[in-house]
Amino acid sequence: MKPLSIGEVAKRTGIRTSALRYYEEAGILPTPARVSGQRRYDADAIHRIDVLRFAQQAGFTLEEIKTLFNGFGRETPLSSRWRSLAKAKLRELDLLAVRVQRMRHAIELGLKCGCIRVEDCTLSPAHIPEGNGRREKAGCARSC
Amino acid sequence: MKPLSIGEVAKRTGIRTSALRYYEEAGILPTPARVSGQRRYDADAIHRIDVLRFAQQAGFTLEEIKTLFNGFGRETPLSSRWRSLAKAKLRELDLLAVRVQRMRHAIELGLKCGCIRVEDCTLSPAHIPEGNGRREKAGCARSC
DNA sequence: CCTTGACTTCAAGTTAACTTGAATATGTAC
DNA sequence: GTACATATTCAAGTTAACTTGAAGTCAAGG
Repeated sequence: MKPLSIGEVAKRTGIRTSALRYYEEAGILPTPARVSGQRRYDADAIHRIDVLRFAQQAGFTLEEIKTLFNGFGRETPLSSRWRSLAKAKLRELDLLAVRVQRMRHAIELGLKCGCIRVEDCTLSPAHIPEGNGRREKAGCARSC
Repeated sequence: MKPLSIGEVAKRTGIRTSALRYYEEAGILPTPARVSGQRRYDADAIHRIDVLRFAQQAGFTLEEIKTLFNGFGRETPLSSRWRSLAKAKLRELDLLAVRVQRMRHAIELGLKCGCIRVEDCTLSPAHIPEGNGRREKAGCARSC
């Protein structure tokens, strides 16, 4: 397979050229070969982009994917980097799932409120036990 | 109950003073009474803040909450504004739940990959059928 | 009178993951 | 050779929901 231009890669992977350049700039993808200044992507590069996309759709942040690709020192095999990140991500996903159920419950509770004015509303945060207050990043996956 | 200062409301509701001012600025909360320039919140105002917090924890965006409080024209009772938003939000939550399960599945698939280098990895986006490409805001709740 | 603490406004910064725009260069078709 | 598509870099903009910082006001305590 011939090396592809950035536009062809974009068509094939569904990732915009601006995003591809951004990943490169951010150190997530290696800088591809150049032909008179223009990027040329070979099969390996494209495969790496596919894996990136897979990981991203599975809920990993770009920072995590960068770690997956480059981190942990050069000797660690990919599969064990995967395991390390994936286990943490699974825990996060489980927390998110619980949260979603709580939210569902809260909304169904809200649907039962027949109030006319805000002042008459019987809802209050006491009814939805989310534990602590604001600003918890935990339990929250990407692309949200 | 005496009117409370913004700091006291913050303590009581767990919402920072900066956030309270922000909500007011954004037109989500009404401007409270003032005593020599300083905000004083009465019981109604505090109740409204509680409802705001409830809705927010249930996954509504501030924009939706603003609509809930002010939108729909003055005549529509709160309960029917609720229903309208809540039903849409429930659908969103269900989509999110499905997505979370797909993500779980993808990650478990990733855990099975025994690859050493990225190039050997057998994963690709084909294995995780997320439907279309990027940038779908749907199925995604707040505070993520 | 002076300090301390809580309050005020307003502008600008934060985070993630990109996108958009401007100015310029290169490749392809006719 | 002349368009026109596509490429390049770089800086700045986008979104949501706030936070942070600067500079100033105000009341109470010692």
